[in-house]
Amino acid sequence: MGLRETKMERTRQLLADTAFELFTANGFAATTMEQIAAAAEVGPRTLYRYYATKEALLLTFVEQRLDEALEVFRAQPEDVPVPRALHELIDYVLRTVAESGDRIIAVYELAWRTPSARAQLNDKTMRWRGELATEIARRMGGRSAELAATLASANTMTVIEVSVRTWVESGGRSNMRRITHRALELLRGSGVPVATP
Amino acid sequence: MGLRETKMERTRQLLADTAFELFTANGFAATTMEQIAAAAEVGPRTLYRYYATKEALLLTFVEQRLDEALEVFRAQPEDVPVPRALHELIDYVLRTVAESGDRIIAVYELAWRTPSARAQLNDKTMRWRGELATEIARRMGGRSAELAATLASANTMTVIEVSVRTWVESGGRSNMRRITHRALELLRGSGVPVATP
DNA sequence: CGAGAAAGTGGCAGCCACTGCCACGTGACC
DNA sequence: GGTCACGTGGCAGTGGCTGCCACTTTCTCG
Repeated sequence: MGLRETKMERTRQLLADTAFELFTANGFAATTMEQIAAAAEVGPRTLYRYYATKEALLLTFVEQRLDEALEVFRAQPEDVPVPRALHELIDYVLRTVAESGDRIIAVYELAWRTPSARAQLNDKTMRWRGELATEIARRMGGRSAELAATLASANTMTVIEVSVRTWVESGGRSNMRRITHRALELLRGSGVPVATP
Repeated sequence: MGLRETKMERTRQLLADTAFELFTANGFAATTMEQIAAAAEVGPRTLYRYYATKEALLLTFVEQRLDEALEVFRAQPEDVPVPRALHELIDYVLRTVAESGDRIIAVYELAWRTPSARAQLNDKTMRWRGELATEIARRMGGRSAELAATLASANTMTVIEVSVRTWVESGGRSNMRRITHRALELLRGSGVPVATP
């Protein structure tokens, strides 16, 4: 990696961290892009080259964790069965979320309070779910697996979502894994009602 | 309903319709709020009182259909079992989507192409899913039902989403219900992989 | 190693979504 | 029919975001 790339990576990180501090201190809406740029000692125009929107600046942290989790899934050997690989994925997410602690909580709370940020978070979530679905489909093999894969990834995402949400709402004090286990049991057994004519 | 309310309702509809025509004719980004206001013969300030954001102007059509569907679910007698009520809900959505035809297709295609609109659509979808979940939980009774209800509503929404998406992508020519049936069969049987340690 | 190519930075002008404020006019209610 | 409430719309202003262009820094290749 050249000097150029290294510097840019550092700037990128610095911008996100600076923004995060200003957001938590003054609120998302009350913080202007100009302020963030000034605090990080770059021109506003440069800030926009790193992060296309203000929301991206807040959500990049969550996005990185999500992408890592997908990478963990992809890294599973091909002979690992899908349910096992999914478990590994969920496990990774819960672990990193717990480790990130306060920052995750702060980001989520800011995002949920801010319509535009929440919308972009949901959008990222949905896209991520789609990527996971194609990955599951590939492992399951065959065209006809696409539908099952979509449903599987939706379930997985919902399990993660509900676990993280209750955890964040408890301020990081509740046991995230208890919810996850109960949810997975419901899905494995027939505890979830399905539309029937 | 007084004259005042009637007029406002008409204006509200007129604004959405006018906006829709301009969006399809010139594209979402290329249409300004000022243009919409002018075409509908109201002041820009008034337009903003009816629709807080430009995206809302595009998505109000979808949102109305979604709200109606939720109303259909709520209208089911209390003794109707949840799976049956869910089926009624899905059925209503598929029916109205098919009836709305071109307009639904146009709205979806515009929204998917436009990051901000797609994000707000996803956000609305997620919120709607939450409302459905609390409604299901209420019918299932008991606090412990909340988790199962969340998973059930997520499944329901996914089934709807995937059906509508493939339908829209085929330009309204494919059979929406075939996908729906296959998805529900997968969910009823154990065709969907679930995370297992 | 040095010159030219390639790529990142930042300032300026400008568009447009969106808001607060206030004056005006139109339906509502007694 | 008067007054009161409320919807309308104009104006000024903020701030997110972009295109353009000149400047600087890093890379690359002879």
